[in-house]
Amino acid sequence: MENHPFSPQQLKHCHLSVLHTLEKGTLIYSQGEIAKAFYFVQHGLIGLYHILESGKESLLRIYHTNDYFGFRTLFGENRYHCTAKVLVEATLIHIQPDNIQQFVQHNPDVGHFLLKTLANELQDAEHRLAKAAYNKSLDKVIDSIYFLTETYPEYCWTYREIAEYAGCETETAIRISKELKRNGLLKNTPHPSKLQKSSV
Amino acid sequence: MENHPFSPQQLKHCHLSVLHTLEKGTLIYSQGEIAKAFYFVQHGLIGLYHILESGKESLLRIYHTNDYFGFRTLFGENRYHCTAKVLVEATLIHIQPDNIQQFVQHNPDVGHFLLKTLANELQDAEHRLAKAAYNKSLDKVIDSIYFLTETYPEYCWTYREIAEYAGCETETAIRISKELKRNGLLKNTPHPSKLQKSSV
DNA sequence: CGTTAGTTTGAGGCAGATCAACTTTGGTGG
DNA sequence: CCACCAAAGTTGATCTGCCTCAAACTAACG
Repeated sequence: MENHPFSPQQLKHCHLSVLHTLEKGTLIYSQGEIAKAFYFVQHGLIGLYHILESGKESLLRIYHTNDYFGFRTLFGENRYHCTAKVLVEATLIHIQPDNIQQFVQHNPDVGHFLLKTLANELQDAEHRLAKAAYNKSLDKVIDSIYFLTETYPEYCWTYREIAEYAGCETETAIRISKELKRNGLLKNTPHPSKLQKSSV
Repeated sequence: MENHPFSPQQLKHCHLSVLHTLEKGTLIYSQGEIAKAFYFVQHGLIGLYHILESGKESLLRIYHTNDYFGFRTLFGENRYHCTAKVLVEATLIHIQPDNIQQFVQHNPDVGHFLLKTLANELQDAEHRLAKAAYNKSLDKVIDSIYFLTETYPEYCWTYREIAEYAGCETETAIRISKELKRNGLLKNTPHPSKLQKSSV
């Protein structure tokens, strides 16, 4: 998130490799796989999904240029609890630490940065958890559209993705958006997937 | 969580103070306060709540003997996003690092342990988030009762707390529990707050 | 013994899931 | 360039889980 104080090239005690121009839909890793490495986004857009036994997918996090992701697993359980998927053609750097303890000690800035990122992600997740329990879909869809289109305006979010991020069904996201447009709270656009927020 | 590899007394570059026998209901810190310190539980039980604008409270995390809590804030945003409340009379150690960077560098074991804890908490939160979106209250209440009574059997969880953890209304938690008892999936106990899981 | 907090049960209503059908868009291959 | 297909969008009609409100009961406590 934000300006990163370093690039992967500066990292010590790890092996780097580049994954060039991965096309939309490519799976970087899958939920349940044993974690051996984490990633840096040179360009493109990555979505992290969590899939329930029922098959329902939640869109939990999104990463773009200059973000690191997939490192949570290195410090906790050694299996990814999310599936990482390419949303926009991306080039990633695959970072495989020789030894995690050592890696963190020899890259203190990175360690601190990842820790900070983790802390903020936890705050976000728990805030969304509280909202999921007690807020209506209206609130959640508004929040989601706002967040997704403001933070990642380079991408045309589908209603399916908005719903998966908000935690409701696609039809619900569509109906609510339609209602918002009627009230002028959402710009009415000819192409449905090219949503633009106006206010809030 | 689990066996902690060290006690607060071993910590360097910080100031320790003991909070003796805090009684049930005491607020350790409140959501929105600026974070200056974190805590270690010598004994007792602490609940972390997140409160929405609407006033609805979610029970997000619970800590007991030998757990550290309240440290997320030191690494991310500098305000607590939860309110910490005493559930069972507790004695805590208040740990105030002189300087966080320095603190982590001079207590690498602790740093790594907190990192690991944070990583696991994020996994848990995101799994709950996915469930919150797509599972029925039945599943969520069963999960919650199981988790709460198995992990913290020393405490008689109220239906209100079970509901706040599950993310539903108290009435719903009660009705579901009643149904579970009828089906023999939950031990039928005279005193409602002394729930005991039998199977699953 | 009144007050407060949690429990319990009932009735009513609605948000949103579910199911189904049809349209639109975009991409691929012949 | 057109035919075809997959994926997303759209809309309508149910159906139901559970929230909401209300009221009464029990237990603990100063």
